[in-house]
Amino acid sequence: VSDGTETVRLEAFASLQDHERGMLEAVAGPAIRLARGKTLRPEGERDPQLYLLASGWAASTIRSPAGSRQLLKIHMPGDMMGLPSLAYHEAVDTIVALTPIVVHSFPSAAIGAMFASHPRIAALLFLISQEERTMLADRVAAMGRAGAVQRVAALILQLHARVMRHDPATGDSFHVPIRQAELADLAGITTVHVNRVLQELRARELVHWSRQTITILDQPGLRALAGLPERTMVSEPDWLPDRSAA
Amino acid sequence: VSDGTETVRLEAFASLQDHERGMLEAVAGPAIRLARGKTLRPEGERDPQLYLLASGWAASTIRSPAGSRQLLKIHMPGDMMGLPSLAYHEAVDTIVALTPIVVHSFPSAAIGAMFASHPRIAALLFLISQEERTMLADRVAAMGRAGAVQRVAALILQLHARVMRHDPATGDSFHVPIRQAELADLAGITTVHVNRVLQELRARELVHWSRQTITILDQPGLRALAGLPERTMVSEPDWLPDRSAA
DNA sequence: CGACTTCTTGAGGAGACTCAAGGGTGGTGG
DNA sequence: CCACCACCCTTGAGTCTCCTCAAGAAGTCG
Repeated sequence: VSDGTETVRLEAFASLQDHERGMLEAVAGPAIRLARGKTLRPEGERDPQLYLLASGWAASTIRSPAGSRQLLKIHMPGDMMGLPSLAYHEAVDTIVALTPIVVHSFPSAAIGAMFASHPRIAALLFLISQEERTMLADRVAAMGRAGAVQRVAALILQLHARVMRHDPATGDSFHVPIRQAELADLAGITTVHVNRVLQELRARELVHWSRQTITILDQPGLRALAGLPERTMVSEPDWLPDRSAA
Repeated sequence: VSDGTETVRLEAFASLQDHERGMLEAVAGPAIRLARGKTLRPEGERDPQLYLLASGWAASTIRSPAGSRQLLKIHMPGDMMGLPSLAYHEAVDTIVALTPIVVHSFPSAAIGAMFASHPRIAALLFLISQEERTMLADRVAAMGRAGAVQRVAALILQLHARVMRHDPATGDSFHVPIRQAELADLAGITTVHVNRVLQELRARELVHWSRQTITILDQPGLRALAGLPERTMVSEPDWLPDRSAA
């Protein structure tokens, strides 16, 4: 993978060995560049591929029964994109660029080979998938019962946490290349209503969202409002296959 | 695992070899029996375990920010339960019995060992996780934009599909041990409203839900209403690690 | 045959939606 | 350097879905 400084997201759970990282780089395809707003691959495409986001932000979206789009996940550099579609013949989600992006594709066959030859990476990929499922579960819970203000509060906190994962020095004010229309599709409300919700969060002195810059004014208050569960991720589970395994 | 006739859900993707099945049976714990309504393990429990549901129906639930419960998934015999919690120190979801159930626990360490020694099973587990993530994604999309009637219609079709997976001979009328309160927590609406929605579906001659028996009256009409995407699952991907791998 | 759970019905209210128009902001080209 | 245009954000008014609260009917189990 071209950019040596990039952090592959697998390291969220356990850092990679040199030979493991080398294996990932060996199977990665050439860099693909995409302008903001462009679709990397549409929902329904046959024989979907896997992608690693090298730089920029992207999003996975899915079409809702009503026809509008639902944003499932924001992808940041180092994220693997397209894992869920591995279980299907057609791509499950559409991947669009939120900023100009650079991605590398992976052949599905490489994943199979990886399960045989690099069980530790496979297990880490597996754990990441469990984490993503959990984040979706939280979204389902929030969308089922929580009001729009709570949902948006939760999304802002989750964005903050994810941005901090990439840059631990992030303070209470940070940039996100997300427009209100996208926040709306993320929260499952209309753009118009998102706007009113943001104004309410501002009036309650919890968050200030302006020009793609989020400023968290009262983190405890925001947490209390969002009501997100506190969980601690396993970092390097002792049951992972041995690091030295070839 | 005690009951020889049970179908392990992994076979949804590719049938298991004898030695693979033997490995699963070897690490399974003793049978645990639970009465209807009892909690197998609560959300937040430390060092969560993995479980295989041998018989009966169960559900994974999560507490929503508003305090009410959200039903994430209905588990049927052969399902692995608790996979998402592997990525955390605390259990992510509560598992409750919808009927009297029998479960077997699995130590987490066995999963790690399995990635090293049985890559094919590991890859199948991985695929199942992707499928579950996709189902949650569909739920998010439905909850974000679809009305209550559509959501319930979609849930009924999904239940039908899953019951058919266990018993392909299932017709348009089938039994589900689910009360309206549970359907409400599944759809993210109130019990009162579920009742009215079911009446509407009945009035429109689409479905009849009575006494835990669902009768689909007009499947095409129901599908049109629900607007679920049509997807085909990979059955035995050619990129899976070799079946003969030890 | 009771006691409990589950389902059903009604009336009133709140949150979010739709439709529609106006105001900013940044980018591009003259 | 300014003018224009496209995109994004903001505001208002009216409507509808779904919720809340509350009570009563039916079903289920010992």
